[in-house]
Amino acid sequence: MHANLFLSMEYNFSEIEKKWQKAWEENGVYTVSNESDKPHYYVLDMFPYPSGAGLHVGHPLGYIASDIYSRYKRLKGFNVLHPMGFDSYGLPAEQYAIQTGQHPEKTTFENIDRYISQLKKIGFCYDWNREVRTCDPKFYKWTQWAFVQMFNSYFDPKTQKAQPISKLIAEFEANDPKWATLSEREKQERLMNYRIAYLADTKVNWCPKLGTVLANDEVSEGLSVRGGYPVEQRVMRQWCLRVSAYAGRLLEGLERIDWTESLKETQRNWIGRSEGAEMQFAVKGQDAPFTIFTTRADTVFGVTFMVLAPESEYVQRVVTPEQKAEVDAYLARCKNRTERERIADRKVTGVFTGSYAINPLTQGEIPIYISDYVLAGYGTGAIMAVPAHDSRDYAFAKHFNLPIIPLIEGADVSEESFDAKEGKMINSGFLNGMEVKDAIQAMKEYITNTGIGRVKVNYRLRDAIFSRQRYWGEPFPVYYKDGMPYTLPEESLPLELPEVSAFLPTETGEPPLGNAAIWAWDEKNKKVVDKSLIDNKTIFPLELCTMPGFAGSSAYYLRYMDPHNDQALVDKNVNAYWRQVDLYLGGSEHATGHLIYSRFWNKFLYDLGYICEDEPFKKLINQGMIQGRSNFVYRYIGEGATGNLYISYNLIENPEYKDKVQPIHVNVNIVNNDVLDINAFRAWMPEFKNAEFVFADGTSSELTGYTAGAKQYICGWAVEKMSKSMFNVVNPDDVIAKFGADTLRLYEMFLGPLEMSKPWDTNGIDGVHRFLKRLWNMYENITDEEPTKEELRSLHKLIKKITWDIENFSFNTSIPAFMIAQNELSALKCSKRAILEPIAVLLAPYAPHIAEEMWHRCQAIGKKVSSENFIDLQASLDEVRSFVVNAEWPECNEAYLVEDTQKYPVQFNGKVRFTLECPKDTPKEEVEKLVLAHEDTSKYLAGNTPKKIIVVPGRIVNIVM
RNA sequence: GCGGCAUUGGCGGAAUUGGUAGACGCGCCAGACUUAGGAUCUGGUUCCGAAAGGAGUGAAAGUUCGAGUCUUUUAUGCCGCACCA
Repeated sequence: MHANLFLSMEYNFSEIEKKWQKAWEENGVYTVSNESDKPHYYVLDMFPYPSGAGLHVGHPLGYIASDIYSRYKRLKGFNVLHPMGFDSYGLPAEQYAIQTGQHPEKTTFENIDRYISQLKKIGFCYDWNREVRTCDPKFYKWTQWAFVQMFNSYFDPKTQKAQPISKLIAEFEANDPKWATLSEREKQERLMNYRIAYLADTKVNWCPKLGTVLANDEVSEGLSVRGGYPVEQRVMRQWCLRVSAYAGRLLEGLERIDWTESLKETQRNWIGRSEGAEMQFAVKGQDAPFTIFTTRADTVFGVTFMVLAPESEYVQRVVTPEQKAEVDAYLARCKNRTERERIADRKVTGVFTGSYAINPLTQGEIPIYISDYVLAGYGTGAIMAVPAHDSRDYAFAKHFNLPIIPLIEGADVSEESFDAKEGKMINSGFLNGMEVKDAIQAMKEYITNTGIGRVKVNYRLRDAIFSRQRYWGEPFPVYYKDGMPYTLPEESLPLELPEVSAFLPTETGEPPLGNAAIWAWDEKNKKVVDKSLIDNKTIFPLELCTMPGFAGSSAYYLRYMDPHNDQALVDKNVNAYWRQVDLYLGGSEHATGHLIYSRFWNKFLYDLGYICEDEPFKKLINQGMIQGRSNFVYRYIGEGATGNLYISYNLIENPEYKDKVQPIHVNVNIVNNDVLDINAFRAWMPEFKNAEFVFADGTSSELTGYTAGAKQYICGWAVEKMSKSMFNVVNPDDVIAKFGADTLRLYEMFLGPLEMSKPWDTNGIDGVHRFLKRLWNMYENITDEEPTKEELRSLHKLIKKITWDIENFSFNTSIPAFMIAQNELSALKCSKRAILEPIAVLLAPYAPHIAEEMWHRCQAIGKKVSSENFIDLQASLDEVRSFVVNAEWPECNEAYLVEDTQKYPVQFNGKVRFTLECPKDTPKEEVEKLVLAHEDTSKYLAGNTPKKIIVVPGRIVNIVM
């Protein structure tokens, strides 16, 4: 007996899905070529970190949307690149390794395998030949390569471009006589100030007990979140990337990309451009002035004190011997606080340095203070304080009893500062009478002309710290000679992650790579050798830090274009074909991290001429989060409670139970339509084994001796994050087993608009599953009859709708459109190939498996294959060697949509009273006459004469009385 | 504090250029079939009202013949940023 496809009309989704997934794979249907006459289109999903928990039903949302779009583009005749890979370096695997001793690679690969099998079941059109993993040496070779390029480059402010560092060296040699006199080390130190990847001393949260650096959100109130150990601020030499150099271009580039306004705004805020002025303030009794940055140059006449950041290099210069002890005490206090704590604590603190600055305009002497409300990392780390017009300065002035001089007419500064940039200037010398806006401009000109300062643009964006004291990341291709870093030659890449005896920091506090025995660089033989051989002559120590998570994800989209190329990150011609990602889909949580870093990385590679586009992601869409929908049972905790009795949700407001129940999360997988599966609940956990219930009807299981049956226990519910601890995680594998991948795909889209966050509620899934079944039934006896006008109208309405929906990423509205078409056509008892075949193509992006099956049924009819022949699966495949995947998207013929008549809703004073049907293209005047002649019109006019009759052709009639 | 997004039946949501608010689905109600069912099919389902009719898209105001949609104010929720000079 052959595998019987077409005789049984039951919708056997698991057979259908398995069959076509296999057929697609065997025929390489999703393999994408870099050479094609077709127009190119690149659809990318943000690649996942393969966590140990596997995919839940929220993860594939964006993947399904991008898959629909990819399949649509393909049907429209594009060569579509749609790859998938794994962001596979990261902390969870390392943490797990520390706990269990298992190598992170092992667990990572296991997790990836699980992800792949889960993803494959959903039927995505990924070209798996192009899969990348960031932890694969073949991949991270190019991460390391990019780092070396950054090390060997500097940012030229004149051209606003990265340039080879050799150019800078040549410039030094030509123009700076001192250069030649410098030692090799001194030269290297000087170059370090320019390199795009550079070493710098940075402040980090150091936890001595854990022997590691912690991120800000891993620290709470001076203690590590994990373990609760003390955390101190420590200066460490770390690799940094000069992202800030690109601030201007990163900001400007936003104008040219099609991202949501909210995302662009987030990036603008993050980059934080502010236009202001740098000004010199002389210090009384000293030669050297110091420089401050201000956006309110117009307020110089109101400066009553100066403030330095505690870390400012000016501090030691201006502190007087009398004040030294007090200043040192204050600095010590600041040092032990994390940046976050300083921000969180809004108490005014500060200390007087003992010195005075001279106001360059009034020549008045003003005291210089130190306070941690001024940040070292922004501007120059020093400010002029104008308490009348800045709330932070105001608070400080009040606290230390410093004068407050109002500079704007009518501004009341007795209670708070006047921060708005509006009004007329007073107390401001030559600025008096000007509007603030003009005063800022006038002052900028003044300071430029007099040379006491200059106009300056400042950015908030900081350089990225690029070192991590971790094991599971890309090693830096760097070794140290005389304390200075040198990069490995390009041909020696990748520098592979070594084996270590332990994944923890060493006893001396070195990063985990300090545990590697074979971790030294033999410069002569260009290979990694045993650490014991280090002689600092030809064999040198290698860098012990690894790169952070964003390293591997910053250019992966380029690698997909040419994933097996071992000569280049991406071949120039290949890059010139695909150019950039046309559509990028992912979560908004990456708005400031990944999406800034990869734009930076891309611009850098663009500057060096390796790639042809300045921006990586042309269009970007954020999919919303899928939230969980939790269920609760209510344990009775009132008088006489046994801790064993659960009250049905509909009763908990009754006086006897009100405030006497405790909600407990219950596994959503043993709840159906909010009705608890009693037996499953009793079996779920030992503590519920003897659970008794008060059911929805008020009867109690104790009394009835109930075990399972018709009585219902109703659960409460709430929308919460989808997480294990809430017992509301739904696994796509389970959904697929029960309903099939096509139903899952459809339902995910049906839930709501792509960009919105929305709760997952498995309850509604029956609806779309039923729809697929009904549609499926229409493909039983397909005929070649001529379709009727009505059938064609249904079809073309659908074509128009689905096309519009996909072009506008409105996937949720497509499912109802399919349902409506199915309803209409099944009412017409339509079984015609001319209708059903295009519908299969329309459905293919959304539900590819069932669509493929439907399409082949139609094809078989068309080819007049005898029924004996196409009963056999393989025979039918051999016979019809094409797939719906490669079909052609149907065109909407507007002619079919034209109706003969026009229905006009007729409003009286804006309220619809009846509808009038008249022939299409009835002239306005005629419609008006028809309405007035209508039998009901006089009733609604109620004796009034119409003041005005509005007829919008093809739309509506409104009679104003 | 700043910025962004949202708010429509019992629930998810639809309404694409301002033109019949509540499509479609879930749930619920009634019926049919089947003697259990969480199967299938048919009809109903915004609210108030027996009906006629009235009210209605978080709230208030405005523009308009006409507002869920545009404008202003405001409330609530979610997300992001935050002593940025």
